[in-house]
Amino acid sequence: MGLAKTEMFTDQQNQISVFAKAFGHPARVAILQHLFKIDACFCGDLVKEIGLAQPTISQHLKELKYLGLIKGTVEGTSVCYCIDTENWTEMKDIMTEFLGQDLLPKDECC
Amino acid sequence: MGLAKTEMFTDQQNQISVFAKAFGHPARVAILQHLFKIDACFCGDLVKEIGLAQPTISQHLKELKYLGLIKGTVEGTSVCYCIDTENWTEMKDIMTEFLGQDLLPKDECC
DNA sequence: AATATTAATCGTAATATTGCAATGAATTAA
DNA sequence: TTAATTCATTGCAATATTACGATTAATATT
Repeated sequence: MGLAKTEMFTDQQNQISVFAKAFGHPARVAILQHLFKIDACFCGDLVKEIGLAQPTISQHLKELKYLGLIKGTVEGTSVCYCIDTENWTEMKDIMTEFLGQDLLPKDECC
Repeated sequence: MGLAKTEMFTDQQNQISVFAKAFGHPARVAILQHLFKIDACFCGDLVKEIGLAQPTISQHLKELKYLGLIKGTVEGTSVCYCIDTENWTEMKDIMTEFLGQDLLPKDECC
């Protein structure tokens, strides 16, 4: 069906998967890393930096913005993008908890 | 095209996106959480626990196994699945580094 | 006003993902 | 041997994702 049956899962499980999906494309990983490095950035800069077409970058930015991981402010004809640190921290906590599940000592069960 | 242009990105960026994609479906999140909780588990248990059809669970298990996050051992007619702790830790380090990028103090740039 | 710049949106093609019924393979139980 | 159990695989339908050319919208510059 191509459609996840989200109603079968907990809010936490769905939330983890939604954030993870945001990182599920190398272009979005690259965008986020660049925003961390540069601290503020225009769409055109990312087009040059990454090498994908402008509509493609714009689409990836839209997704990241929709999830709240970045925010964009209009500056003349440009839009300045940067990390939304508050939401990033919140997301990080959720993901870190998932990744840090205790590994039981007798893990070599099979 | 529906196809990521992986050659434009670093190995690290691609690696992050591949792991993230594994967590990009709530069923796989649920499977991993259950394996952490139960420590060892048969496919049939997960079918009951999660509620998706057996072929669907089997497919998700296959992906997680392909990435090395879990391993499965045949036990009679069953297959016992569990977390591959070594690879999990390796993945965790990669993801944690990405998530933990330093947030510069003057973050409210826009 | 006319033009340039920047980025979003639309439309579309190609590919990937999700889900399951049906089937198959391997082992165990009777 | 036959039947039952467990899981993988196949094949298919529905939907999602990725990418980009063309266009549009908004502002800035001349």
